[in-house]
Amino acid sequence: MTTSNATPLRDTYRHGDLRQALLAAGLELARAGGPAAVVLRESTRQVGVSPNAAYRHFSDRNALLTAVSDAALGLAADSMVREVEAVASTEDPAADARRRLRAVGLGYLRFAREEPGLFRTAFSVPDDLARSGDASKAGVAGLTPLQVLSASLDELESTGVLPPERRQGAELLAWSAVHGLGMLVIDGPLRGLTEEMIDGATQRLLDMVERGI
Amino acid sequence: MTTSNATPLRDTYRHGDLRQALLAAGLELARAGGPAAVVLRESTRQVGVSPNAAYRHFSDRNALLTAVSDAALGLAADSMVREVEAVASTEDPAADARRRLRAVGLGYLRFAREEPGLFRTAFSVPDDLARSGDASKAGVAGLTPLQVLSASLDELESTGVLPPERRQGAELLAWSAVHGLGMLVIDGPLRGLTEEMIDGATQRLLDMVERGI
DNA sequence: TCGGTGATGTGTACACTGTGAACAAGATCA
DNA sequence: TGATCTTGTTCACAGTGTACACATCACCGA
Repeated sequence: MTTSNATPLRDTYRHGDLRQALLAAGLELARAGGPAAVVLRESTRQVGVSPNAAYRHFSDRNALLTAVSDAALGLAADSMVREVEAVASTEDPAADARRRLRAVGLGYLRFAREEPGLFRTAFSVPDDLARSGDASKAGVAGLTPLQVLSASLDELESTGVLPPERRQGAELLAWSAVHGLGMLVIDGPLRGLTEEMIDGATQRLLDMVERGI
Repeated sequence: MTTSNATPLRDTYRHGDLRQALLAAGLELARAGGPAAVVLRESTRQVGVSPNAAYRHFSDRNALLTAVSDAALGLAADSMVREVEAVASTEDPAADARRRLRAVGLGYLRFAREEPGLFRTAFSVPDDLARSGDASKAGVAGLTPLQVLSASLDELESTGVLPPERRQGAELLAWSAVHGLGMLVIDGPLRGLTEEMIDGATQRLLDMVERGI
């Protein structure tokens, strides 16, 4: 039984769970400095292991970055789920569904604003639809951001708010709007806006989505 | 009179217009590989100059990247302007204004799809509203992307399509939606969609903006 | 119990990057 | 013409990703 030592100095030759430790270190680097900051050697340094040890668990720096990016997506999903769960159900399922869709967007944008480094990292690795449901990108609830959004849109359809002919591809519209705002706010031209302005913009954007979806 | 030599081998000690040459080289690198590909040493190599010569014109690699990013924004503006100018005026100014706003979005998205490397580079450098009108970010028409969009929204308002109380901050909504789609399409989860699907998504997105702005 | 073996971490090495400091070449101007 | 300022070069160094050979050790079958 290896006494798990938090300090960089290990007493055992084997680390125990190096992969996980490197991922955690990479995640912290990403949190602080975005994708460019997740540097392989620094991760190993923080874990207290030689640089090349990383190659036993990640083929590449890029593989590490991808793992960090996936983890960040999971955290984004968590933020969305938290916001959705904060919406109390009433006896008006249609209004609830609307509120929950807004909550999905709010959770996404909250994550972008509270964790810009992770947000940028989450979208720094090329992805595609086929892999967007991959479990490695899921949060604690087991859902990826896309799945959280899709579930919300399903509810919107089943409560009759969203006509079936508009359901298909609706993710795309909602996601684009919210993602764009997130990007523009954290390092695009919309940076430096006050909290109030961003909040206002967020509400207007969600109005637009609700009306235009 | 220096015979301008296109080959890396110069015969004069001075280059003539090194800053511009480095910028052009950087732009090509960005075109091919995005922001990460604009590496200082490679730019100097292509120009046929020693690595440190770059420091006479750019304080930093980041300064070079910023210049490249600004140039890319200018090209984006050009793409938008081209699309707008392709819209012929009719005797229905309101309908024209609508079509031109769509054209602005189309030009933006066309640029994202045709020049993904430049598009990513354009938004890889933190910016803010105060600097979004900077002339260094303007295209040949002298307008920055934000200014092209604003002009289009002004027209929409003056033709009565957009109620004045909705004019303020409308840039933000339109830009967010279109920017988000661009990002998601070139390396987000929406990558790998067919041309038709992207075209369809683009139209639906522009519908949403038009309705929800 | 013990030696073999495969997995995991280490050491050495190399190419490449950004960048500082001293130096060189040549334009410019008194 | 000679001093000076600008622009490019050379040398140097730290930091990065990564290949390759080696060391250590957990585990497993004899």
